[in-house]
Amino acid sequence: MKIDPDNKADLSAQIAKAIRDAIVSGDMIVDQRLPSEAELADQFAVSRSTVREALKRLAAQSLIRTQRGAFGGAFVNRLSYEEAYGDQITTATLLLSMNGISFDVACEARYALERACTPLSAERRTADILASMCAEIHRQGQPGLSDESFCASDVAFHRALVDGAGNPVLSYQLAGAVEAMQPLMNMITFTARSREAIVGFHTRIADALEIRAPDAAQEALHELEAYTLH
Amino acid sequence: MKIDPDNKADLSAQIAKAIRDAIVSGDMIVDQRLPSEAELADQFAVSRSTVREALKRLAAQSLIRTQRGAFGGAFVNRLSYEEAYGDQITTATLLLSMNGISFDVACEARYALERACTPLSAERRTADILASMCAEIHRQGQPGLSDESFCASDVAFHRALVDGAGNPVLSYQLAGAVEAMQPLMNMITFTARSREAIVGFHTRIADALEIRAPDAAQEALHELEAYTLH
DNA sequence: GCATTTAAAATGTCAGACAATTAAATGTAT
DNA sequence: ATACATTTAATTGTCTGACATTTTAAATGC
Repeated sequence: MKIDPDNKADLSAQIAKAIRDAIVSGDMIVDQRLPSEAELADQFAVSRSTVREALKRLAAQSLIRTQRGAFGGAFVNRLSYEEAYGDQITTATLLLSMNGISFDVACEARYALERACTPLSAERRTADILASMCAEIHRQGQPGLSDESFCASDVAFHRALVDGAGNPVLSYQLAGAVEAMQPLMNMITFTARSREAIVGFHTRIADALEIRAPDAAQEALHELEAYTLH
Repeated sequence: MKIDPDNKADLSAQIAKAIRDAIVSGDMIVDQRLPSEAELADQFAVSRSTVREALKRLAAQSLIRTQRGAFGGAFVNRLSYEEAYGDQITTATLLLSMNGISFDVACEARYALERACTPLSAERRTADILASMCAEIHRQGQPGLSDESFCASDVAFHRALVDGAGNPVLSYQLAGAVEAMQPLMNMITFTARSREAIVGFHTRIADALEIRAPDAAQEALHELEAYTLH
């Protein structure tokens, strides 16, 4: 791993890139220990501070973890779905809010992605998933529930629908779309739309999943989308 | 913005979190200048090195950018789709490779997501998109094309299909799924499957999009999936 | 043989210095 | 007065050295 002396970018960014490339390319494998900060400083011929800044960049992307003490150090991190979810949601949230994405565009994307999951979910949903969905529907029907709580429950319902497909890659991809949209949904949907109507659609979706009827689920989801968008 | 003195986590991580929260919540807006490193060090009562490590974490997530010189400093960055794509692809690639995701699971997710885009794409595809797809189909038919190039062209074809939906949120979400799968696809699909057959499916999809026939496009995509998976 | 202590290695934090960069302020000549 | 050059101040980038804290392995003592 070397850095380009002509490159005008920050040394810490260059060093981070060199190590990141080694990880992504597979040159460094999961749980492998990186050289100590002092050794890296020697190898790259920079100070320890610069190496540390590079390592913090990698830690921010969950590419490495660090452990203090003797026989500690920085290790290549196994990127888990749980860690990746968080970043995914943060990024998607900021993309939506910073780029002035309209409610319609965001909503269309979200329902398109959910439609992709529904047939799989109808086929594979476990009893657990179904129970989660019913619990959320029940919560949504309770009087006195705050708008925020209703919306959180809505998100939980849709995440259960997605998780029902039993495909972790899909769940990961959808996490960003569904969660990031919560603020937008908060603002618009639950002031102008009837909770009763929404709960009705949710019930139809859950019922369809219970009897493993993909077409009925798809149709109910489609009507919910139409209701939400108009 | 304050940090918890009882928290045992790294100070730089706590400070990064405090600033990140301020950005995500909207307390700090795009292009707003953060206090200088020296001022932040004062505010949080830590050294400048610690502040710098925190800022590098944020820079690694593209949440801030820094500018040297007088009137420089750190500024809240407008997260663009282009920047977010890169991270999304890196993360998705590592998730697949580090968690032993099988070809079947990855492929299922990818085609499910693409199916979500196809009807929209059939409705809205521009002439440009159609031209891109045809260009890729033509390239894929050329004899002597390397496996890598064929696969790259395959990715380009599918990205055009997704971009045809004209929804940037969908394009962003799909970027990770489609690009990250390229290595897996490389390994399996193009050694065991016939290019001719794949080009045939691509042609059917493009033809369906040309006449804006969502059902025909969907069916061709579905058959391509079945062919790829078996 | 077991518990305790010690030593060593590594990251975390701090303080201070200097280099490099950049834009504004100032000065100077036409 | 304008155009151009110079200076200045603010800020990030980098380096050095020190000390604190944490953790494990090894040494020591009983």
